[in-house]
Amino acid sequence: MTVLDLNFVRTHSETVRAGLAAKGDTTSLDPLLEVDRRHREAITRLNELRARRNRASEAIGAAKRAGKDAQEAIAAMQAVARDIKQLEQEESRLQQELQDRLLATPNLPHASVPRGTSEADNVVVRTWGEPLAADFPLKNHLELGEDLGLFDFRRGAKMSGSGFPLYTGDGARLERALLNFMLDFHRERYGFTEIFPPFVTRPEAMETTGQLPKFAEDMYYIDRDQAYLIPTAEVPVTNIHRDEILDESQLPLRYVAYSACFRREAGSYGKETRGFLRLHQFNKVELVKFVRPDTSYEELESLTAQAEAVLQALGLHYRVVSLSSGDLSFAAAKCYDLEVWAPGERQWLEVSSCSNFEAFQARRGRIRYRRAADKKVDFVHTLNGSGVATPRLLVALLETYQTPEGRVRLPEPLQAYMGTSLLTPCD
RNA sequence: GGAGAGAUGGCAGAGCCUGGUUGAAUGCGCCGCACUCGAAAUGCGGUGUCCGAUUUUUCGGACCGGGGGUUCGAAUCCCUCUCUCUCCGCCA
Repeated sequence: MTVLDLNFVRTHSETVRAGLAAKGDTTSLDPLLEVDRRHREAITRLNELRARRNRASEAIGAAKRAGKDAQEAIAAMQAVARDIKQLEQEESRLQQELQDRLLATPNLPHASVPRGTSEADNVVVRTWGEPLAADFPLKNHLELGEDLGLFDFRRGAKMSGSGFPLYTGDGARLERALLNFMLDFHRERYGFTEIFPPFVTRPEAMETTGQLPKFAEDMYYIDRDQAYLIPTAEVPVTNIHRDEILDESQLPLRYVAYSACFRREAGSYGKETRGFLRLHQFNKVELVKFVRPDTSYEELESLTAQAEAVLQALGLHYRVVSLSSGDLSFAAAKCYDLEVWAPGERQWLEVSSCSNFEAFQARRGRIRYRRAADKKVDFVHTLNGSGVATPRLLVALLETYQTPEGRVRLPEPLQAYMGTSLLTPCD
């Protein structure tokens, strides 16, 4: 029901105010508190009336069973029933307004998140590997893809519009190899349970993870079925346990899922629109965890390390960035971005975001667990991170492993999946 | 796409026709206690979630798939949505 814990918001309103401010939100709190106050007032009055009605109805029932006439009592209660109906309408209106405001309120940043207002305040926490030092002119992924016949943006756009990539030949195989490699990697090495989710979900599922109500315009929507194309596997996988009470012994649950991801990327034209850097459809392997609240920050560190391990296994130079409070996404309490170095593009490319949502998503989706110690029910914490997204990974891979002859040498883990160690022009 | 049946607590399963201590029988499961060297079996007791008020305690309210309606009163009657199952059709 609630997004932030309403009780917490009431009793620690100044803490919440400061947290929202750190995320750049200074206007949500006061109206929220006011609606909450009025809503509680209405509930109290309503409960009093209902209690009266319940007692009277019980008496009427008893009288009727005893064969007595109850007309007088019934007539008296008609007025009360009218009042209740009216008050119920007011209560549900306030409840709706409260709900709307809560759903539109972002999560609060964790204490360890660097304070700031934008991307510029993000902090690089570590860097792995070295940038490629080549003694020959480096090509970018578009030139390499063209030479090796890996993809065909022109024909992809012909049938589907720009931003819908068409992979061809070794490009198609390499894409599939990367996905298979990453799925196997997380399953075998870290014991993630593999999931193959639906790529279409209902609005409620989008509400759980926080895409709705605020980001409807970023998604593809099928009007006829009132369904959304998923922007990430996070949505269906997190919703696996929506409206469930898990047992503590089941936690942590760790899932790895492949999905295609669909994003409108409205308003981002003119920026990073070349090639694979920003797409309407791309492939991603996603990691999702459901954990005990007291372990979620350890799990965030391990989640990040697990995503990094993919890049390490592929021998790619990357860095880990801790997002500042101002750059944090709507639902996240803390987030690390993984950025891989693309030597041909000469820039860092974001291939993963590893986030702890704490109880934010769990509240929205009522994902709970029963504690072993006291048998009480509490919200789980959810986390997810890309493990990782392929288009930019492919860019970094091609550009990093290019040879002076314009071919691409494959890192060891991919060779078994591709059945070769070298990509060469097809003709 | 067409026709029909159904959705009840952790699970199974009554109640719905004939609205009135039914938050809900019964069984299983689970927890505690007794018995036992221990276990099983047996006996006794307990065992939902959410919200509000008060807060060491307690009181009140809501919830029988979701939403709405009828009524003094709905798990029970009416409408609607979603989902599940069966049959027919279609189909990778």
